[in-house]
Amino acid sequence: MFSRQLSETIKQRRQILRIGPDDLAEIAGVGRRTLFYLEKGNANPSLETMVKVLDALGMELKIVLKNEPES
Amino acid sequence: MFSRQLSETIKQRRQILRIGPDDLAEIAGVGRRTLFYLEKGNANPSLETMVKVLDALGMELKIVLKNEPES
DNA sequence: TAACAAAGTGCGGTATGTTGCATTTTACGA
DNA sequence: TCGTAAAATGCAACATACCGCACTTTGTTA
Repeated sequence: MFSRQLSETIKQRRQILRIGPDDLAEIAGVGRRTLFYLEKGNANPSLETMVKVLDALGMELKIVLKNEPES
Repeated sequence: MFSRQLSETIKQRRQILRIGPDDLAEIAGVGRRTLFYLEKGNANPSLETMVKVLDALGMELKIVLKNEPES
């Protein structure tokens, strides 16, 4: 489940940057409720919401072929 | 805009695999209407829809740090 | 223990993503 | 040109993501 990976990544990255959930929500321009929903896992956010939050964390999405080590 | 990149990637990959839009929609398990909406660009799909379509094309999403060459 | 701040949740309203169906447009061979 | 199939779009209904607000829970300090 990608939403699980998304959840973990956001939480970890946010903690590394020492940003509280409320602050991240404000920086990203999404509601507090939405961010908690995201970090909870098993969420189904819109692309726009994902991009906003990841961007605020200095991250982004990439589309890759499966089975590509890529690093 | 990531939705533009998503749109282009889906269209190109679908044509490489010689799959019609209707067939791809059925394979991915999303509505025909939704797939057209996706390929049109400027769409804001849910994560679930994105994953379904990309998976049907043998592709997947990755979260990466910005400014990371990554290849 | 008390008091305060931060973190997390429930709820209801609003906005919009998803869908099937019908219709229109495009593409292509007879 | 005509006829057929595929591709694309408009529409209305339904499902659900998003949001603010209020409330509860957790953590920390005095």
